[in-house]
Amino acid sequence: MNDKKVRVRFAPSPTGGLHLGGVRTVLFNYLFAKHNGGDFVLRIEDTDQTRFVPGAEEYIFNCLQWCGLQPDESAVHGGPYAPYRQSERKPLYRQYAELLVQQGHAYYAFDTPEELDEMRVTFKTGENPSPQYNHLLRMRMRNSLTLSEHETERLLKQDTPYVVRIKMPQGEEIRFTDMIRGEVVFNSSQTDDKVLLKADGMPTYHLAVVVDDYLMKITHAFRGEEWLPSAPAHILLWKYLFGLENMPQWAHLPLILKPDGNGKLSKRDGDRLGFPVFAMDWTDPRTGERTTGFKERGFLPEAFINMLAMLGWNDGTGQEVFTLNELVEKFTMERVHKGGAKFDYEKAKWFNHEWIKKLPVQHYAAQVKQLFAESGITIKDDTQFEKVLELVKDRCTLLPDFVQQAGFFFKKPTDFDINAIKPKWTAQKTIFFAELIRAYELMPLWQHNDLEKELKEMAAAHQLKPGELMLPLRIML
RNA sequence: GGAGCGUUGGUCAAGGGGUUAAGACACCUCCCUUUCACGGAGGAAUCACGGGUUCGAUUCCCGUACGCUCUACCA
Repeated sequence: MNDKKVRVRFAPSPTGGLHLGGVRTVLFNYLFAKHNGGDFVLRIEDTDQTRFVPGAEEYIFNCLQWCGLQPDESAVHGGPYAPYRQSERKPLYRQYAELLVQQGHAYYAFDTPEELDEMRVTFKTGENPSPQYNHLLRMRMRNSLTLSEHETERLLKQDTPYVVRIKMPQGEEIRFTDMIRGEVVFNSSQTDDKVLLKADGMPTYHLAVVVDDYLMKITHAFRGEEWLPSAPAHILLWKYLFGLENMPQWAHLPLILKPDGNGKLSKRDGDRLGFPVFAMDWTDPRTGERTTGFKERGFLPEAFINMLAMLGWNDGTGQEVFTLNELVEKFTMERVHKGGAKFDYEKAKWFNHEWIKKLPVQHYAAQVKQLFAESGITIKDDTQFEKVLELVKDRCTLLPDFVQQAGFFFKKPTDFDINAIKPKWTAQKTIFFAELIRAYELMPLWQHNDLEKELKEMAAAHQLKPGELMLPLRIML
């Protein structure tokens, strides 16, 4: 089992923007796989047709690409276990559901949505506000356990809508070892008879995840902590269908929490507090509502990934700035925290600042140039442009900051009211400024001969101090 | 309500039976700077609570509190 090639997967539903937490789940999957020389699979879990959002799948690919977390196998890359879209795998699942029924581990349920609602209200008490379809109630519902064999046959033949539910055993201890949390124990009576196969013939997540993890030879399954309560059902499915010895090793990742208060970070928190939550811009095709992402906000992917990695993991040395390769090299599940971490936007920006300083400006010059263009400043000389970016990068936290910090250099004299600023200059400042533009050959940007002449004269009249070249720049900006 | 999971400064966190309990972000003070930033030097601030075990618990055990997640024909 240990000699098997490591294979992990990220399995999002294409329902909208890709959330911070989702990207971190991808990251940890990716880091673990690459650290162990394994494969990272992207599987699309589009089994809920009612929630399907066109464009969301492509959007997810784009996000992963921007982050530099390329899957080895996916619906677009292809791979030996295709298809990677669950809707295209639909015919695969039914046989497993039927097998479970034959084994007596599952049953057909004919209850209509209305009947289920009714059950939930009639059995609702103060003690039990949310009654479950479980060992206590299943014998009072309409299913192949309560109906005669003949009646069940008849219903099936008449194409009566039905679902297949798992028959959770009573009082059985279900335990497994979570790579992050250690041994976790559940009593099987606590878990409800989850629907495995829906009335439309699509599997639910619970069936699809174990079938596909098996078929795709997944060795390690990492997902958010919110899945922990349904793990017992998945373990049982593994036991009934494919054998526990083939089951992947689980790790339930801690949640990313909202900065204020408690609870899972949501898109809503970002809107409310003024920071992005999605990796990239997402436009809801239904409402047309646009939500800005980290990318468009001016984050570098290196910083975004770095920041996410430090939310729930560290290497124990105090190092905080890591390249993707360093993360791959150092990442281990053992050092992932159990507790959730509150998202801190200020710290996220700090990471970006570090990466802007660390990376050569060539890495992001094109993107900054685009930002300049958007604010009406056209860059003609790229070499000079990069020189200027180099001068001001220490002052920039987000990419758009460059426009504010360096836009000055590229404004035409007509846009730039030199007379409004001049009175504030001392002779000393002017000198330094003159020296600065000479040193960096920035004067041509201005195309302003009078100014140049004036500055040169003033500079000549005083002694220059080349060591303090940055002074006038700081004054001007 | 039930089940599961969690709990080191405001936040991210290292550590782990005996330490001055790292470091980072944020905050405050000072320096630098005729603005704003950047940078530099300092500062304040923490082991949820109660019992054990122990010579000694932040660290190990048990409770309690609090928080979170789940409790859909959503994932």
